[in-house]
Amino acid sequence: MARRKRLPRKFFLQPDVVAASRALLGKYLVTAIDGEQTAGMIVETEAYRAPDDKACHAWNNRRTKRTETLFAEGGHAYVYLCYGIHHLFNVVTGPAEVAQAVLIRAIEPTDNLERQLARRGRDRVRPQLTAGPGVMSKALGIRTDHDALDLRASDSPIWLEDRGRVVSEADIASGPRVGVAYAAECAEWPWRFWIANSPWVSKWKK
DNA sequence: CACGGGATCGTCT
DNA sequence: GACGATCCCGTGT
Repeated sequence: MARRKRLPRKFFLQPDVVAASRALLGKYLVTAIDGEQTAGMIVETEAYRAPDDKACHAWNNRRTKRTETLFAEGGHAYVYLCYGIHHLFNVVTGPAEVAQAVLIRAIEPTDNLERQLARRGRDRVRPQLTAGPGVMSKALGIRTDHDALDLRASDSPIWLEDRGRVVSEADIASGPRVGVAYAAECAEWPWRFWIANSPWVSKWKK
């Protein structure tokens, strides 16, 4: 059994959200929600940051009730509702007052597959179980009421672990982020990262 | 397998 | 009142 260690505070405080997005690949996202512990290894991420990134909700350092969480200290969860249906989970990184976060887009499910299947209403473990930010959150039980949660707190129902999986730079592929065509020149920035050759990465049409 | 459209609601204008 | 950092299902091939 690989050693399990929660990510240290300094991990979340690293100033470069792009580096953090790469570093989160291979880490484990664990939830203890509704009396069930579930988890998976992160295989796909995207970086968002203010003030220069137009695809970021806090672009130009815009502060609203919703974006306030993005200005929290690294280590908090930013969860918001997308298309009125999907709960998208992000890890806020960097120092307080600097709005940036990593969207977790897909995991390779590892712990308690039965519960993850039940939450998704499926009966077979396939990539579409957790490939995509909305379905991943659903499989892990993450909801918008977990927004602003401190992932570093010992009693947090959501946390991140290092289980010893090593992801080398050569194992990381990158490309434009999904669904941000409206963000002008920022749409082309290669801020989506995934573990090359992983079947658990989301597939989306160009 | 590709495509098209509907679902559904918080947020900001 | 418009629009998403999406997903699923139906249709046609």
